[in-house]
Amino acid sequence: MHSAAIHLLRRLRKQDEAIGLTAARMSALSVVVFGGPVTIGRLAEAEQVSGPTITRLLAGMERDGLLKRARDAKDRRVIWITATPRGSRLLQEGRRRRVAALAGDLASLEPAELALLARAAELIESIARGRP
Amino acid sequence: MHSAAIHLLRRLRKQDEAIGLTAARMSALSVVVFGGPVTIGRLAEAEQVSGPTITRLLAGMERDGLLKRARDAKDRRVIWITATPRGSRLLQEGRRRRVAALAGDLASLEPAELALLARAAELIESIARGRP
DNA sequence: CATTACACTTAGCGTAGCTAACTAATAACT
DNA sequence: AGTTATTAGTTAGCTACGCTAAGTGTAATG
Repeated sequence: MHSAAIHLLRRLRKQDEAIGLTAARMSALSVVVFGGPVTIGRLAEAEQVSGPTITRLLAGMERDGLLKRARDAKDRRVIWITATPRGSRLLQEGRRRRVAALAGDLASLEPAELALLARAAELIESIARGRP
Repeated sequence: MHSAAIHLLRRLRKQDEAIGLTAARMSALSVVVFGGPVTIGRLAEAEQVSGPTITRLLAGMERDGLLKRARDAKDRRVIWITATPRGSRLLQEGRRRRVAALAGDLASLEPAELALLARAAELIESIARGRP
């Protein structure tokens, strides 16, 4: 499973880079886009990454206009992250490209196999989070 | 699936580092240990990585005594990589630690779910290789 | 022989992960 | 009120892993 995960990511990396989205950015961006506004700390948790790492990631993405910050009005220590339209669009574009890249491969799968993969992704996700 | 792969790797990274094996090293080492002696070029292919990347990886692992090189007698351009006893032992130890780390999580899965994950790993692996 | 092809290495760059140490704002305790 | 502790994020500095371009040495080929 571990080996499969590594090899899958190495393959997808090439597609991501074509539009300037690395794997780490793609993952973080999807949390912001689909999970609504998030604080930086929560995002680090969701991504299972240290504070400094998420800071650098966000800095680059903000510089590239993918998201923006907003201080919380009540607690001025916290910062809320939201995706810009450009960020949302780029994420969708990235997903589209992946699908296109894998389309030929996935087309050769049977519906039952696709369902199996979807179910496996959920299981893996829950394992990665420590199955609370 | 992509997101799940990233999160799984980030979680396992911590276990690997506890014994000084990164994900990339673990993956390459397993090819060498289970796939017998391999040439450097074949290893780069198996790992879907560029030449320089595999060279640097091997350099570090050789320095740490995990594997050794041997020039081919007939074609002196090629180098055969084999794992040292220490390398083999460390890989096994790494796998053991992973299992231990996930044991609690996996224990809560049903046999059918485990089978599903095993099947999914095969599918993902074949997709990552481009389903020839 | 000279050239071309092949296997691997070196050099140099960018991204992503970390810990330790810092700033700034809020909360908590005399 | 005034000090102290806690919390949110950032800065500094390190390691590892991915790449391309260019270099070295060996083998194959005209």
